[in-house]
Amino acid sequence: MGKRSISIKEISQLAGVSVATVSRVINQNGRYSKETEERVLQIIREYGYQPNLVARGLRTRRLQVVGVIVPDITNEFFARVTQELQSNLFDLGYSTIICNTNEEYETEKRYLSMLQAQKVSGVIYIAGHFADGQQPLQIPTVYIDRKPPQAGETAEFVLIESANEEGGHLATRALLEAGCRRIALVTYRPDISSHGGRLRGYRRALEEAGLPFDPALIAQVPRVSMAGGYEAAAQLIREHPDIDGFFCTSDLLAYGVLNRLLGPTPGAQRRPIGLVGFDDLSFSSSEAFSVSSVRQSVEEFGRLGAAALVAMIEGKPLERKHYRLPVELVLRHTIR
Amino acid sequence: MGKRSISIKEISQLAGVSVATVSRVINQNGRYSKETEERVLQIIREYGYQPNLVARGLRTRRLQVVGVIVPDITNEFFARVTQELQSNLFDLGYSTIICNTNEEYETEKRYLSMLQAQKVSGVIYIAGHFADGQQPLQIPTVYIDRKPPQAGETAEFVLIESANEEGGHLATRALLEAGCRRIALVTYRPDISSHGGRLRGYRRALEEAGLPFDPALIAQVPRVSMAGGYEAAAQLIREHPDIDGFFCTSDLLAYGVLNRLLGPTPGAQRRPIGLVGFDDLSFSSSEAFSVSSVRQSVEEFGRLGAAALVAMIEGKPLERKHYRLPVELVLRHTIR
DNA sequence: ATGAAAGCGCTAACAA
DNA sequence: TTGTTAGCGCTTTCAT
Repeated sequence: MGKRSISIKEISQLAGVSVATVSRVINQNGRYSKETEERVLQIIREYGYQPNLVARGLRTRRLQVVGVIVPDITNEFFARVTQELQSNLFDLGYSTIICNTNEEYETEKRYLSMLQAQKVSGVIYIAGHFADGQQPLQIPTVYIDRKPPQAGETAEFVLIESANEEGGHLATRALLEAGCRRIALVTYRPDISSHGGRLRGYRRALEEAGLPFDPALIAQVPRVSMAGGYEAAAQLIREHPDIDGFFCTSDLLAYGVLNRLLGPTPGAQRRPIGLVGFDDLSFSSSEAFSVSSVRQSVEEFGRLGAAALVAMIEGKPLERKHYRLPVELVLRHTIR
Repeated sequence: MGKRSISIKEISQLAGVSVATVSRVINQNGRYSKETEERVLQIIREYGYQPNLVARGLRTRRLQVVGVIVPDITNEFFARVTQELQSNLFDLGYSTIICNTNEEYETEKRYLSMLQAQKVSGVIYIAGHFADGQQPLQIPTVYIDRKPPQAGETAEFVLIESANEEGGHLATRALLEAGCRRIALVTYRPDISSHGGRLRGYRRALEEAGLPFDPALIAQVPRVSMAGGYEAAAQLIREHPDIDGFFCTSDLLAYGVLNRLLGPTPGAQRRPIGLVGFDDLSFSSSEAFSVSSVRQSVEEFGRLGAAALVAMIEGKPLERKHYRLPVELVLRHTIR
């Protein structure tokens, strides 16, 4: 026990060949005979040899590790994307350092610098913030969900996002078809591409229905959370009692709005109100919430993101540099 | 741009000292004059030097990286523990490779072997599975939430868990005090220490109340999820219509049970039923769910876990090897 | 098909 | 206080 694992040098001695040859068979570089290959492989199995990834990383100047920057791992949507990415990357031979920024730009910067020192091979941004003046990374990068403003200056990158505008359009149309006429929008930051896209879809649906776009009905929460949705709904209802529908650019916000709707209604009588969210989190299909929602393809985010990053790292040609994945409206208890 | 970052050697040339001196300054090893220190530091700042962690790791045989094994990052409880750990570890100078095992033992083994090859300095198990025959790790290890059966054979380890039995006791007593007499238990695997402890607390509370412990009222779900809780509740109610309370060893299960209770009740009339969960996830305080729950101290898990692991890694004395953290019952809408 | 040797960037003896 | 030097384990020319 306890003995640190065997090295390539010891294997070479055991097999009576040079370290170079051992390295070649490990990396399947050809240039060795069938017999030596078997002899070496046999010893590797016997001693349970594991290549030292750190040494390899020092030599090749890149670790088989990638960083994933995520704003809030306790948000089920991000957790699911992260999980898919990590599992796909692992299957492709890479391990993943997950960095939870808590939506704080300072933290993001610190993690980025750590990842650089760690010589990771690439990074994936899930819904990054990209504050101004950010130094574009010099390593392969995949952006998921949010488009970076400065993208284009960066060396090489891929963007994967959902058809957000279409999603916002679908959601708003569902509310309109359910009879809503004064539809509020609860969102995070419309300057962020994903939320902005959903806002555009909302606006387009209203226009197509011949309804006015009223900026007073847009609430912007400081943070994507149930509490944020709750507060936004409370204020909107107070100031605009004629509101008869809510489109939320995240299910978490929709849950908060619903909690407000389910809460006490002092004074005026409760009228039916429509509600549609985004992301189709697992609670949306629960009896307790049962909210209609626009589903994004988390599995595709993970699969494509991992594949694209590894392709860039390994210098293989990219199929595409920009993916816009279809979304799907899941109808549940829209009016409540 | 694009130029790979400067090395210790180039700094030494710029500063007119040897690489050893630069290394000493970087690692604050003393043994250098105030002037050289300033000169070196100045150049480091000027060129934005970052030490190559891979090279350092090769030399010191340990990377400043730790692995965290977690069964399901989309479970909010685990996500929160993971987040706390990662943030504390980062502040202590370590980065974190999060490994999501999906509760699969095979996956856990593959990750473990990767972490070993990666030369991580330590690992933290959040709710690990520890199948039989598992090779005890030869690096510092912290177990959180679940006690490994073979612990003790391992080199050095720390266990951090909640006062699970007390939690189960508190929860069950709350149901008893609310008037429940036929209380079912919905749990995951009682052979896992955390769930087993909660079961013991449940049993003890029943005995203290002079009520029989009926194994037929124990449902074991194959996976911690809302769906699992839903199914368990459906079956329990079908087979034991006299059940008037549920204690669930996880809030996710409690949400599932509640969804069943909120669903259609064919035939018999709905009677009031008690419900208490565990973990106090964020949805428990929502209007839609409002479930009473036993809160564990996620922040303490993160703080103590990170501190203990780093202490072991750096060879510092440990305060304790076993923490049993207090829990707190949060009363909400217990009867529904 | 195989080997010798250089070197990735850093730390830590050992010397001075 | 400072420098010289020998590796850490691996990959990769360049010979043979």
